[in-house]
Amino acid sequence: MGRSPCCEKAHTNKGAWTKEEDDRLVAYIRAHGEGCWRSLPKAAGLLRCGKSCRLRWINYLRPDLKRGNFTQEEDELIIKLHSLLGNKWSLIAGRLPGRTDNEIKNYWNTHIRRKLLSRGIDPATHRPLNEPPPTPSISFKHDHPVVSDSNSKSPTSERCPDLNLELTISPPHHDHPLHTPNTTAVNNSACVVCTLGFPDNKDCSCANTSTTVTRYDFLGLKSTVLDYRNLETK
DNA sequence: AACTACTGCAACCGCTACTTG
DNA sequence: TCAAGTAGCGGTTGCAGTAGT
Repeated sequence: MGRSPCCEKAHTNKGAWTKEEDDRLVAYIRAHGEGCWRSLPKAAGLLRCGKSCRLRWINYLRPDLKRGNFTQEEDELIIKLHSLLGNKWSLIAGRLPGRTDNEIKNYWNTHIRRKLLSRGIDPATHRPLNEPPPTPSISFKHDHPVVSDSNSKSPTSERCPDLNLELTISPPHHDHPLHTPNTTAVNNSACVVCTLGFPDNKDCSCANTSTTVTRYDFLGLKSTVLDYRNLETK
C-alpha cells in the first residue's frame, strides 16, 4: 500500500489567504525551510492543503519575489522564450529571476497575447495571423522519421492524412542558419534546455537520448531545432 | 449613485512523472 | 513489480477592483 492522503479536504480552508495564515506559513518556512508540503500544514497549524501552502509560498510569499510591473526587457524575453518553449511557464520563469510561473502565465494571457495580436502575430505560433499554420509531415525515407515544416503535399502526408502533430515550438523556418547547420548527435552539442541555461533539467535531452539537433541563432537566442521525439504534443 | 461589463490576478483543479512502501 | 501518494505543472475559474454608461 502507499501512503496516507495528503490532506483531509473536509477540514481544509479554501479561497483567499488571511494575513494570519500567511504569517504562520512564512514563520514555519523560515524556521524549518521549504519541503515536505504534506506535513507542513499540520506542523504549521494551518487548515490548508499542502498543495495550497506550496502555491501560496511560491507565488506570493517567497522573499525573493520581484513584485510590480514587468519591464520591456522582461516582456521581450518572455516572448522569445515562449516562441521557443511554448507554454512551459516554469522553464520561462526560470530565466526571469523573481518571477513565478503563475505570474508569467497570467501576464502572458492578459497582456502579451493582446500585444502580439495587435501586432498581427498569432501568440500561439508566433507567426503572422494571416499566414496559414505549417502542416508538419513526417518522412520515413531515413532511419528515423523526419518532421518537415511544409505546406506542400508529401507522399507521407497522403499516406497518413490524419497525422497532425501540431508541432509549434521550433523557430520559424530558416534556409540559412546563422551558424553552420551543425546537425550532430546531442552528445556533442547542447540541447535546447541546456542552451537556455537549464542543465540537469528533466526536459534536458542531452543525457538520455540520441536526438539530433540543429542550432540557430533565433531572435538573438542560441536556439535549437529539436528532433520530433523531444517535442511534447500536449 | 447604481448598475453592468471588463480586467487582472490569486487560487483551485486535474493531470502527469516520479517516489515510496 | 505495482498500487498509491507526492510534487509540480499548466489550464481554468472566481472574485475584487475599475471603467464605462
